[in-house]
Amino acid sequence: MGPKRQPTLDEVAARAGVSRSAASRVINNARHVSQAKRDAVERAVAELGFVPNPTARALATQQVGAVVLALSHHDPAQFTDPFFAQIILGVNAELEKTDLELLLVLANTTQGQARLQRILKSRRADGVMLMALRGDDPLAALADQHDVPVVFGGRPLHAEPRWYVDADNRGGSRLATEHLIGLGRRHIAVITGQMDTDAGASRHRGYLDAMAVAGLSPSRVEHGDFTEPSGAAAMTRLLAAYPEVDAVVAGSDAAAAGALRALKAHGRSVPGDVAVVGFDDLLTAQHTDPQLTTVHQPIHGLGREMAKMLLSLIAGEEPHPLILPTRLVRRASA
Amino acid sequence: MGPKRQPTLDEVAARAGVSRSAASRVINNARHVSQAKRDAVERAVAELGFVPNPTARALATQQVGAVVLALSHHDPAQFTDPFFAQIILGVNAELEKTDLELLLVLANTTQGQARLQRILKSRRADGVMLMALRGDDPLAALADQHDVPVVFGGRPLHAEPRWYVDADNRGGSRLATEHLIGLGRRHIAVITGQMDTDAGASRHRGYLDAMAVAGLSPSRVEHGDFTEPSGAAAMTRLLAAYPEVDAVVAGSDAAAAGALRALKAHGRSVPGDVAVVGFDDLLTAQHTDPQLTTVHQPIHGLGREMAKMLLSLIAGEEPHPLILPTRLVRRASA
DNA sequence: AGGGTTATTGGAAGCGCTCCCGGGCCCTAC
DNA sequence: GTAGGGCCCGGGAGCGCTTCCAATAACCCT
Repeated sequence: MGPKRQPTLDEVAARAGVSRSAASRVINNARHVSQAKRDAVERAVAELGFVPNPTARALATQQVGAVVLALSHHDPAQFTDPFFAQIILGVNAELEKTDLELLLVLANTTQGQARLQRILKSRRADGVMLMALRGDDPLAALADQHDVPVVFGGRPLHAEPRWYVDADNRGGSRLATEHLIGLGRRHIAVITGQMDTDAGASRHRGYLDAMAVAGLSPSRVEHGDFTEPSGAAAMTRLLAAYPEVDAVVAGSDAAAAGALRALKAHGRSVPGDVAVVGFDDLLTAQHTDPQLTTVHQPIHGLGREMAKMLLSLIAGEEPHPLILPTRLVRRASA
Repeated sequence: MGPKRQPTLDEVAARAGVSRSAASRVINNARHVSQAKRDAVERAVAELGFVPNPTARALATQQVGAVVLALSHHDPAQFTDPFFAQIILGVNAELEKTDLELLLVLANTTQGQARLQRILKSRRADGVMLMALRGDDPLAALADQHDVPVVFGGRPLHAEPRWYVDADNRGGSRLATEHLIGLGRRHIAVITGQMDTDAGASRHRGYLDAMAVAGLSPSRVEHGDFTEPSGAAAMTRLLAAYPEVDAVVAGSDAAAAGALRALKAHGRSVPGDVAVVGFDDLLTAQHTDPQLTTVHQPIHGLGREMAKMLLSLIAGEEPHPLILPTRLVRRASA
């Protein structure tokens, strides 16, 4: 094992022959220190390998130096979706510019939610990013209960939080549907994501928008939960109940992949018999056969913007909610 | 916003009419407190909604109440692999039983590594779990540099850390290869994962083991990096350089999926022309066409065991390194 | 030259908690 | 009756840092 004990600021000060206050000013890069003392302290810091103790600093400044990313997913399988990995990557990218640490809280269980509450209540973090809320999520009220900035990733179903960043789900889904209509498809079904989710509901609404504008009656809706198996199951139900289906807009790439699988199992060709569009534009959309036409949403950017927004809140600014654009990516499946 | 300031232990003590020491004893559930005072304090705690300040506690006890999970992956795409999500899930499951928080550090960039160093040096965490080391990873020496317990997930390439948990990569890969041999395949190629990784190298070695035992000469090796595209590319090279190939053992499920894709593109049937086995047994192994025969490794368990081991280290015990068993899961691709 | 800024400095008071210690107290054993 | 040995209990000294403050020192202007 290495050094048993880290040097303290007092030791640095002693070695540099200055007061602790002066040493503190130097390491915080504050004013009112002569160049001579500054040099002396910096030398001592280097010689001793001093690193300020964040705990002590946190206690004194009332700033923890950490933020939490709370993910309120439905089940383990969902967390496994690369979507979350991308979010984490985005958040991390932004946080790397600062010296805030990232606390990860999986708030899907009651236990996890309690933990999040505790963290906020005891001010163990300077801010929170909250993702993927279910409609009834008790966490939605979090923002008001504690004196800690909270930014939402995606909106909760029945609330408009003060600060959030979201993708243009409705617009993207509308784009996708319009594309199918433009292709001449008329029996366009939809496989939704979880409808107790704003993303799920909004994407469905986007589909309805496009159908209404085109004067088509919404054909058929099957509910899924964004996952591959749910997409496959929904597609199977769809084929049974609505065999003339010639296009489907899925709530996610995973669901679309599931639909592809089910279509193949039933001997329908894609896009020949049935055109399919996904949503997300994950890497996996390029690994399906055929490659997936899908709605691109900037997931990494979503994570980044959440972090940015939180940082600016912590800095005392007043950022505005943000809706990131989505766009259609044309590939082979539609 | 909610309550501006949390009550302190002093206020609790005052309200309960006891000394701060007594109040502290109560909330720490320590001895030497009369039932009367205990009740009084507990009432005050409830009324005030007191939650002890972890920062102050950490400063006093020299225990932070947090551990870090550091992921040293190669690139963003790799982090996106559900493998990591599973690890996180496993770690989290174990941590949920305690009141330790999870600090997530993406240590793939120089910046991330520096951050990890800083965290350790300033004792911002009580322990570290370190995953997925490249061969040359400077982080491998971490364990010796600081007075903080470190457990490795997977072994670094040229070192045997004091504490680690790993899957039986070599054994699993051998199993897979033996299975192919048992199927009567004789032109068995391998698509490796990153060879500067113990997992990559060990899986390759397992393949060699099986080939040697069967008296077969290792046919052909193409190097990949565990990812889907790398698997597809490797398979394409393989088909060109070694057209008689009738089986391939891939370094991961993703690579196997890529191989499947390439095979299909070249008009080879699976498993008819070429049998394919993967490694990992992710959910996605069931979503390929055909479903993937693969080596199951308990990823979630790996995360759990890492956390367990770290907890026991923190508790001052001396756990032993752990190698988790792998097993072959037979599906359609081989 | 004198009054008024403005820089620098170290002392000391916290931040909110833990935990050692010594003083009461009561009970038991001799 | 009294010396020990538990239990309770509160005082107080930290944990390592920031930051306010009062005291000097240096400097500017007219």
